[in-house]
Amino acid sequence: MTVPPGRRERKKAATRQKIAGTALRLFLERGYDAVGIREVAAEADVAVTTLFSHFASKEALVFEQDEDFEQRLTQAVTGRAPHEPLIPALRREIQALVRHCTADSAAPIWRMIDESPALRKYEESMRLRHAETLATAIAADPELSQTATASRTIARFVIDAYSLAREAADPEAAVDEIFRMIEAAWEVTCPSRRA
Amino acid sequence: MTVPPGRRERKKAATRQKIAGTALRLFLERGYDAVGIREVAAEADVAVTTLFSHFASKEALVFEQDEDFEQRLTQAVTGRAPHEPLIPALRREIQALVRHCTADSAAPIWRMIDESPALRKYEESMRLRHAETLATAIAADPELSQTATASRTIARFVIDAYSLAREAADPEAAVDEIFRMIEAAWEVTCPSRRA
DNA sequence: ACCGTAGCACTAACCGTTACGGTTTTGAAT
DNA sequence: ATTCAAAACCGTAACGGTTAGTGCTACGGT
Repeated sequence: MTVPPGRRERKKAATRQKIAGTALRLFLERGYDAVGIREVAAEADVAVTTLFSHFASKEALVFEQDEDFEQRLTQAVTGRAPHEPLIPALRREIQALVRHCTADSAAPIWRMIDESPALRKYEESMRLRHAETLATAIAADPELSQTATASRTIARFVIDAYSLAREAADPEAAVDEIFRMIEAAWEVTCPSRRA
Repeated sequence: MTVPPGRRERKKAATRQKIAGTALRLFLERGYDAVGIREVAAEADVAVTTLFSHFASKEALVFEQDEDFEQRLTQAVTGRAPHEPLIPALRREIQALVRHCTADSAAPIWRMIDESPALRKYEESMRLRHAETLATAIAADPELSQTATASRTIARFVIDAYSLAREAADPEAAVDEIFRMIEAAWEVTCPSRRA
């Protein structure tokens, strides 16, 4: 499966990247709402239908790497050291993600997102999807036998932490503050005392 | 301002109700996606532009009473008995809201919402708006001097409780389970010991 | 009785998105 | 090498939500 990636897949990935790159450039230059799909397609030299075969919507052009985000989260759960407690592992990952998207280089993009209702809405439902994925990963961990509701709840809280910290004046401090609350919430649900 | 509502305002409210009622009826009869805006407008005997002067979007037709929801939440905070603790008051209100929208009579509407991605997305960003309103109410309460981050966090958690409980197998039990977690998270943030 | 405002109407467009039908490229099987 | 099916791509036309733009009418305050 991860053998030599054939020419086809490389070309496809190249097209995808070309589209996403062109779109982001145009959006940042002239504003998300001011640039139409037909224009992005023309500039990237592909047909409109091709664009939509790579991206499900206009908004998706902006959140090209959202699957990375999702994978890093589940990885933080499934790939942590044996017997390492869940919450600190998640805290570390969220801290890293928050740092990443509050970096100066990312500022213009997030400003664009915050200014467009369509993009905000898209990001919101994206987060919910991520929370659901994270909940599944938590529920699947045999070390912590949680109820379905508790798993989903903690997952939501963690995603909330990301979202709130990103908007806070001091993002890193906010992560710490919110995770103290999550830690407390988590301990209530722990049936056994595992140090 | 709340004196005799003039004829004009009554007519406006009547038009609004007629549009919303017609829309909901058509949506439930034939499916949200299968009914177009032009059709709703024709059936309600108004122009398309009139419809959009009463409702900001097609989705808003379905969530006609979302401001009630918002007000009940803030009321639960600002209108509670003096010295009554915050979290139990919110728990009661959420419990009532969940009961209300998991009632049999509301089932067809929520089934329609769950089946339509557009409506789901709309509800999600509505919830975020409600969380923000609730956060403001919590932050404004002089009895509980919280940080901005803590207020917003608790508000999100409470809205999460509503959303998760509504989808749970046993909604009422889910509210209790999640609010035990919220209570723990809340206590971490309380600077003073108030009973 | 008069005026400003607000609700409403109609047309025509804009824009994201999709259906459709056709062409080229690619990887594999003969 | 040749052949073939799948998959990527193309271009057009349409559909449906949404928004000007332009008026008209009726209400409520003066």
